[in-house]
Amino acid sequence: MSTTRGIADSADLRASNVARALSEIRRKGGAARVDLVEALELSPATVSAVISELLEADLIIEAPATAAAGRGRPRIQLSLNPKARFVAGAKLGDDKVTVAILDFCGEVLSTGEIGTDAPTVDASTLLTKIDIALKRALDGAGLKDKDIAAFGLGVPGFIEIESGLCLWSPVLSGAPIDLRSLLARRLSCPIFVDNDANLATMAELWFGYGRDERDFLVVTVENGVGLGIVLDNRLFRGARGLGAEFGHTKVQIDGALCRCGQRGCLEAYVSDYAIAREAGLAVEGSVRPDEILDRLAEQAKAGHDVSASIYRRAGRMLGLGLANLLNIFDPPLIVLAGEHIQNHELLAEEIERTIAANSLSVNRPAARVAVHRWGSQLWARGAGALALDGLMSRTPLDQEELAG
Amino acid sequence: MSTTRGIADSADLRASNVARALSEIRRKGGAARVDLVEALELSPATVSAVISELLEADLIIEAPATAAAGRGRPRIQLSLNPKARFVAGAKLGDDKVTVAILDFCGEVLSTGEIGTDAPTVDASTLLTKIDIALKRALDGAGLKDKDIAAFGLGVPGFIEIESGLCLWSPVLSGAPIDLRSLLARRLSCPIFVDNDANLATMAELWFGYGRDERDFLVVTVENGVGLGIVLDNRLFRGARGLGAEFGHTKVQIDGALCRCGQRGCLEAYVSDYAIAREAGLAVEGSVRPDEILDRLAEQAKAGHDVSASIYRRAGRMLGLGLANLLNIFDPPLIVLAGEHIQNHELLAEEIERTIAANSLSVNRPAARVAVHRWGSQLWARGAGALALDGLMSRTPLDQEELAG
DNA sequence: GAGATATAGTTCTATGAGCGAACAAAATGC
DNA sequence: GCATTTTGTTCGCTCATAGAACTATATCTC
Repeated sequence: MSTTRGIADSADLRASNVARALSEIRRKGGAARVDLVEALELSPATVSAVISELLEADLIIEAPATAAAGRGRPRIQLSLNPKARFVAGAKLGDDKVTVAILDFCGEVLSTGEIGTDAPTVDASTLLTKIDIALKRALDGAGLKDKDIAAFGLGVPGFIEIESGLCLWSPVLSGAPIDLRSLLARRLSCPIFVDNDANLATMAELWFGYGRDERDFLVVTVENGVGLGIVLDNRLFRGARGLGAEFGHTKVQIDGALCRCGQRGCLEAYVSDYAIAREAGLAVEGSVRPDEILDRLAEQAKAGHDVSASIYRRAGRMLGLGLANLLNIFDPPLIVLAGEHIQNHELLAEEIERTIAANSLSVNRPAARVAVHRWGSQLWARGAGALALDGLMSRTPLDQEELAG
Repeated sequence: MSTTRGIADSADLRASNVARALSEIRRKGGAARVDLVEALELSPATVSAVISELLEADLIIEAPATAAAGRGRPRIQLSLNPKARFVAGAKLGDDKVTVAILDFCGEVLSTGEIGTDAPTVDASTLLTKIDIALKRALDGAGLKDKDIAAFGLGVPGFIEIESGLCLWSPVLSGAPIDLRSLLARRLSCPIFVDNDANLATMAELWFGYGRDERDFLVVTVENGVGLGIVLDNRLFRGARGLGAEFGHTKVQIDGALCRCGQRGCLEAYVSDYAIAREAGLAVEGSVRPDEILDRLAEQAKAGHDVSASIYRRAGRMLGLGLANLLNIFDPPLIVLAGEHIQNHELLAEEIERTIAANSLSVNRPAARVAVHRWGSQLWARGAGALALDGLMSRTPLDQEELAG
């Protein structure tokens, strides 16, 4: 085992600088060569060489002469070439599979969806569903299988990143399943599989708050509660390659029963199913399960106290969990993401209060808590970001290495 | 701001390889050139050059011909030159200042101590006390001020690593105090200041479990509860350069009052002062404060149920906190460190039970929980490790850069 | 409008890092 | 005593970076 994944060879050095340049252009949404000289701490000569390689490979393009700001030769703006590569991202949700096709800039070109018709799916059904959704998305974008340079898949549950193995998932039966090998039967491009919380995090890193912050946390609240950790602009996936299991950290000793079988898990208070579980007592009449959350929110907003108390408790527990994260990581930002976070205003006050009462903050601004509503298409975009990240991060010019 | 702290220059490349070689020799406690070829993934030619620079600088020495193992030319064992540098480490504890002098290998040559005679000290007193303890330690080792190549100081509380600023400490009055500048008046070598939990972590990284694990956590239990996080062989100090405030993560909503003013902090259940607080009700007769913990432990071991229940609750809360850490970081190892961890057997069973009941573990061995008893000299050694780390980590050959 | 000035980017050359290959060193095996 | 094996060094090549001189392209000034 090597001490630290380092740069040894001088060819690695160039590859690393090419990757850094590409990454910087992406993060800033475009940059001139001078900007890179500054940002990467390289000489103009080197940047020139690095950029000409990227131009040669058609990964970036020169902008057609920007309006000159001041004196001197105007800077030539460089930006990613959107048509350089296309990737696909898929998200396996509770009731459907969504696939998105992204261009090299991360713009969504098209999406495709199909319902799963059952609470859990098995491996072969999953493959079929992905196949259908992918076909729809490809048709929408006017692309073929072979145009896809990388594929990202997000699944809730425990995923071993290195191997692409799903150890357990609430929506997959028959685990452990080797998802990477499964997909490799269908696609010949590199395949990246990850926990869904990490998708959201990757998307924030690429398209959202991550462009401004080098360290932040993403907490996803859906049927499960997930955590993505970004340290030094990189996604941290737990010491042993599993994601962080924030949803099962305990906020109450011997507390509410969680679907994992333990008690007092954060998830057992704030996830969609936990709220729906309590909602049964608050919502009048027999309501379809997928409507119950909406009705509950309605009632709470209208001032119905029992309904509001459900959100208050959830907000309090989530706030406590967040306060604990703040104490451990001290990040400048936490992003809350999820579909039902639309009802965030019902939680917000209690979250804020609980954080304030339970986190230490010495001599520095308190962490910002931002809220991001996430629909299934955004999840799929996150999966695409995962694929793009895989393509760009290490050796953007020699992608043959990745394949297989 | 640069994208990632990377290697740009080819001179950086050499510096990095020199540092990597030195670090590998240290971690393995000695290595031959072939070993480094393997471990660092460099060519024999490069290793040869790198090692000759280190030999030239007298930082390492060649062992006088080891017993040949098999056929072929016997490998020349390389090891750190203990006399290459000397560093000092100081720990400010509850009631005393301890200083240790370490050689380049991290061996303790001598120590010096002096009591602080008061619950808190101010800046100038601290400087005086350190001065006295340092003088004693230097005398013991037969060294002078100018022989010290780096100084590490550990203080409980909130320390801003980059600046060396103490924002708050339970044992220092008059915060914020610029500890680095303060010490710079006395010593002209590079000075590193850190949270005491990070000292313990650094020491584990250098002398303890860190030699075998690239990822682990250290939880220190004393008057405060601290956390050190090692990811990829490096100490992580929180996104904003403060240590992790594990002691103030909440294990009980609206729980026991903590000296930070909040409620339900882990520290309020398991720290020495929390146990002593409850011990007042369990220990008969009026007992001197520093004896109360010993008496309590005695009674608990003898089967006194009220005493035992104090430890049971502490163990339970600590277990819950540890389970949360396991869920978030998924490390293969957690080290518990502290002076009164000597009573660990009173906590162990409850800790183990609570961890088992509250952490998720899928398809992999459960994390090991190891216990390390830490006296004040070990703390000081940790501070020395901090200084050594500062000397070696970046550019071991050009240490002029660090000074000032 | 022409030259001065300022900024961006390129080209050329020197330095130096790492690698591969040939080589030297130092042991064991037969 | 010579082949074999393993370790470490030296030499020549390639390639990446930096610095400096240079080119390109704008605005400013008079």
